[in-house]
Amino acid sequence: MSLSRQLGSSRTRDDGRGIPDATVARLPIYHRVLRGLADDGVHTVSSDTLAQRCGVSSAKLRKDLSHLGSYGTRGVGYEVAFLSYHISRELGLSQPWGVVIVGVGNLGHALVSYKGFASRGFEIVGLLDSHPDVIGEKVCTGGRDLVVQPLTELENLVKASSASIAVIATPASAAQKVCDRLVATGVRSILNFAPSVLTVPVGVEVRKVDLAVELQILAFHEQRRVDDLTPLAQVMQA
Amino acid sequence: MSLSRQLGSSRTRDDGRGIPDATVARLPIYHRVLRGLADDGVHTVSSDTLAQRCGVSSAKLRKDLSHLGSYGTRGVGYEVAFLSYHISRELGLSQPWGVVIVGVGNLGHALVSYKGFASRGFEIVGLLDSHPDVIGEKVCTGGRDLVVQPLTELENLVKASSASIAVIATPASAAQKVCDRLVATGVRSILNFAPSVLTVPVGVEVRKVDLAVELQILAFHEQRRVDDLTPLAQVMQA
DNA sequence: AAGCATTTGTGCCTTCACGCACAAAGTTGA
DNA sequence: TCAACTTTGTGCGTGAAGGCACAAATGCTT
Repeated sequence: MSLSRQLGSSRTRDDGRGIPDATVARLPIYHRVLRGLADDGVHTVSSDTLAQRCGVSSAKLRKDLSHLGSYGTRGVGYEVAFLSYHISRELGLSQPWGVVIVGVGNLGHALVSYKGFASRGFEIVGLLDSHPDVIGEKVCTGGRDLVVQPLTELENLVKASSASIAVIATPASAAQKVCDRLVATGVRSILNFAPSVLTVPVGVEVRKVDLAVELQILAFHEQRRVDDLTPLAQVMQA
Repeated sequence: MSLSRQLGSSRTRDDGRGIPDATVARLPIYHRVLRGLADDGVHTVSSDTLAQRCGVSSAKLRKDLSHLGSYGTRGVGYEVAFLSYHISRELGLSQPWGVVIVGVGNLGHALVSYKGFASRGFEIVGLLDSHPDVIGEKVCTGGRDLVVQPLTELENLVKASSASIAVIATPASAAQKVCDRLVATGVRSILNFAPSVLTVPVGVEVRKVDLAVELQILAFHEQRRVDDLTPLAQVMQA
């Protein structure tokens, strides 16, 4: 995860790299809130106010931002537009990214119609599925319309569109096979919605979103609460 | 996050509590893989094999499992059915949990049709939406059919169904208001799909799933790769 | 019965993440 | 010009998380 740390050229800060993963995971939140503030006409914001709106502590926010550089003014705060620009730049949002979605079932359809993609520089450039009923379907994706291609076109589509990010929204049984083909075609960033553990070579990054896992974590804490409120074990032990 | 750690009664291990959050987040994965092994007729599995299938190191797996108790046999491994049962018990999967989904748009529909819920003890007991076109729609959810109720029925539905977990799949603009009403009605476990930061009182747990955030994290690493491969800065500096 | 092979459970160490608290820096007002 | 106030940036201590490596425990073989 933390390779390639040499290169002694002095960049903005931190050599432009070495940003902790935990910080990177929060930057999109900061960016979204900042855009909201900009839309409301806010020009300047303090770390305290911004942190509150982002649901983090102000110290954490300041330390996160300090990894990007010194973009604040002491005694004043941060200029919203300025900071927003630098975060989007650091996140790579200043350039467009092509996204291919594999699996256009219920979830795939929901992803296509999600409006948060285009506004952040992500463009869906291809849809793939193996089911005959879905292949050929025309899907409206904000920008232009797209036609669902057969799964056999995976390699051609990825290369032709030079997509760099792939979303897997297939059943679990097909996920690993699709993943292998994506990796073989050169995709190195994958977002996996299928409930299955994907194995990939080093250098390929997989992030997973698992609905059942999230619910089970909630259930664990919920049960813990119930157990704490009814300590019957102690009573029955006596 | 780590409150209520007193109570000195000796339980299975660790007082039955005090399981690290990082471990809890991995337990559902172990559980799912174990179920797959059981379906394949496997009786016994070593930490090494199981860890590989779960995508973690064997040391981490063993330490995770040691928080639940000593359920393995040295020299042999873990009995699949036995371990699977104890994990599901710890996660609270041995009892059914009622789930209410607020917002039955594209994403909400996808969630309803997701099959991973029922098989893990989660039962969708209510659907709510504010849009007239969706209210009254009959949706098939594996078990029985459900009719989308108007959002005004939120409090009645939650109380009548005694749902303990709520899923927010509304637009961001409605999320906080819905969240407040859920909390006021007694819901303390919320899974939020809306791209907005929810504010809740202590004692309520919110987990969030944010598609745009995940893509932006991928984009960050993708950009980092590109920058590393084309160190033009150094060349142009000379 | 005894030794060998295998695998778990865990102690120790390193790294990462977080929060506190404060010095440095900048603004405002007199 | 100077002092009081505000806010950033960060050094430091604490705790969580992960990995290594090994002793303890079990099954198997001779």
